Amino acid sequence: MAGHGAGHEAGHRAEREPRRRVTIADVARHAQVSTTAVSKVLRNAYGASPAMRDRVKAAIEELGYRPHAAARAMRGRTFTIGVLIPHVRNPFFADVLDGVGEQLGGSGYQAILVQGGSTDLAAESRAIEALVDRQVDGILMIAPITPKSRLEEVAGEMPLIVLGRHERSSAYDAVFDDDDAGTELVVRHLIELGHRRIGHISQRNAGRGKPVALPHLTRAETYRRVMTEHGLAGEIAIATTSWTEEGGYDGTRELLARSPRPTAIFAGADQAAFGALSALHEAGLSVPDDVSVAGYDNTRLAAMANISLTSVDQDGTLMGRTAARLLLERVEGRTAAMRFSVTPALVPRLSTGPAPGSGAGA
Amino acid sequence: MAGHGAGHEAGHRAEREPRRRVTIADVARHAQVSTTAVSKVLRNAYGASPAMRDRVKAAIEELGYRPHAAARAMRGRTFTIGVLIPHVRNPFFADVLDGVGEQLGGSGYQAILVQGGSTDLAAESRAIEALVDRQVDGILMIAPITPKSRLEEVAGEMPLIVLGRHERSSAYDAVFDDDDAGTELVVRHLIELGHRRIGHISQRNAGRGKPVALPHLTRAETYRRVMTEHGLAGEIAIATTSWTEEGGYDGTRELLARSPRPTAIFAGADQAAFGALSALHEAGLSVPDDVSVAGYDNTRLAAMANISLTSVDQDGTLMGRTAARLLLERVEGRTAAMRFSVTPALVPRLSTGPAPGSGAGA
DNA sequence: CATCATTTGGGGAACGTTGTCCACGATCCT
DNA sequence: AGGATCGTGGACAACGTTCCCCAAATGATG
Repeated sequence: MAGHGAGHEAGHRAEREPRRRVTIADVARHAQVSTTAVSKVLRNAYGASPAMRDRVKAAIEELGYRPHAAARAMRGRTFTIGVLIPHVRNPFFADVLDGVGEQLGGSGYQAILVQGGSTDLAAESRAIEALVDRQVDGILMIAPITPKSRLEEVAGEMPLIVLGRHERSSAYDAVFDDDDAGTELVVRHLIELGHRRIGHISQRNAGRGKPVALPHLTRAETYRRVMTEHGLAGEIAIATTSWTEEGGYDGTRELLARSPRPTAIFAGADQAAFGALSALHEAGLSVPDDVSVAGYDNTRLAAMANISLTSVDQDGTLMGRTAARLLLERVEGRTAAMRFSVTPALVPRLSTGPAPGSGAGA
Repeated sequence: MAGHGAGHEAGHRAEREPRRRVTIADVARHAQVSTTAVSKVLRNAYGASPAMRDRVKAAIEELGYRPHAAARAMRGRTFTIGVLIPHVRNPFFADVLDGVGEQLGGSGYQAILVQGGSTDLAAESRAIEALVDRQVDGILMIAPITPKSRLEEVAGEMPLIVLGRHERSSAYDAVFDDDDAGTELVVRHLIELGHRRIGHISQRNAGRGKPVALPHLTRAETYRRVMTEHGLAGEIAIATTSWTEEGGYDGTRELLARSPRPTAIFAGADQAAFGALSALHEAGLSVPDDVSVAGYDNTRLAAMANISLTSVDQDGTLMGRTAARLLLERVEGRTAAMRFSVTPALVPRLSTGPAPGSGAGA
């Protein structure tokens, strides 16, 4: 049956697989000019008269020519930028990608994404190599776990922007959230509501060496600092799991096992906060009456009325847009390193309230 | 300051930008063989003695050689497969990608993703072209909105798998969920709980021409059919928005405006169901006592205790794994078209319950 | 020991672009 | 009028692979 159908079609509409692509040479022949001329028109290069430009453009249009990216890669630009993303499951990254898309819109550059695998350093390395081997014009890495030395190596080969890490490097640009400020906002918010036993859910460091400067480090550190500054050093309680629903769930159960249990939980990311809400619900505790919960990232879901999660907004779209802009600048030739930091804002919602038994109230 | 630092480093560690990549020729020189020999070893091709293989492999190791994908693309394989994804925000796609990643794991193939833009046909076309122009070895399209004729054109140029569409084509393979069965499960579930006024949230068709066979069509159609079969043709109420939180929210408000209002809402996707829950909460209605809500996709969040959304599970990971396997088979030479359909299962949770005033109960 | 088959290794022409260099003719300045 | 300058277009050598050939060496067969 399949054989019959296929055979028929093969005979009928010449289904010969290798129907060659239209190349620059075809265009040149059709427009009666040299391939060089066509290339010049394509690149808007110097040395082509308006008359010739029109002729070539017409031929391109007629033949439906599209440049062959792989061939371009052998010489000049690819007009491709590579984006390394830890995992597509995190909705915050979707915001970032929206920003990247916006900025790249009319630029003629195309973004290709590869998944790095969040916590698996080997997988991330392979993903980075894949990008480098594919000769992209520049790379944007979102929260990579790769050591700084390797990042600088990559930056030596092609323009690089790192989003979400705090280290300072002269080899690449950095775009990040002021996690210190953001964390201070949430923790103070909870303290002002009268909470003293405030737990925190953090993330495990990837790899074995010195941990890289990812947001979870800053957030945990600032949490410690603010607690200490308010005389709550003794109440510090950190559950180190992962910033996923499961991680938030497990971390919350770990924190609830303490006695007395915390009256507030600051999850380092909204995704973990969702898991926390679920664990609290399961434990029969009410939010925020028994336990307050705050997240970070202000994802779309946090704003839903039935969730109404207090969170910290860090404008991922702006970060993505900026990162893309910086990368294009680098591709166009800038070499001086730049750093861009967005200022976060607290978005109080219904998941946080006065500590049980405290006088503070809305 | 930047000038000083940069200047210093430049002098110190020879920061000359174009530090050439190691090529096949370098390896050949180092191993004292021809480039042909190296290429043979790389491709496991015939015509190389074990001794030579070892020598070349050692040289590759020593020099840290990695093949240059762009150069490869000019001749043979790229060892890259392209994945078109409507938008990374939908968590169901994350499951699919997990499956793709699993299957591609040790295969030597690398997946690159491009975002199509969900609802914007022009954007999706550009994304597809980007993949074709980059000479990937095969393409996996997830729920594309592009017309079938164009898909067949692409399939003429390279192996293609389409995930999530129901049309039959001899040019490409299809992997999809049995949406008809899944929808029947939910709608019957609601009817068995005593509901009669069951609203449905569907998605707008993209583009102007004949709509393509995407899941929302089947789901809406089956919803209609099952309602009619149970004598509820008069109760059919469809809000056509989009399968996002916002879409679910708007659609629910639209459905609630009817009088009498529905006692159950079947959202065509979990994301829309989340929006529905939010809208109901805002309207002061309780779930499931006043209104039951069911989704589709069984995303991670649906299982969280505080959400507990009844949904239809359609093993996205299996779909992704299968799609990747089929694509590799095609890349390796298979030409006969295949179709693979996964059977969905109902996952009842707390968001659905007996219709108010009905005798049915748990 | 001559002949033929098989194994082993390499030469070199693609693949589709880019960009440097050169030639030609027209225009401009003294 | 003679030289310099400029604007226009093309020839051609890369870029890093693959793979079709062919040559030489080796082994098998009569």
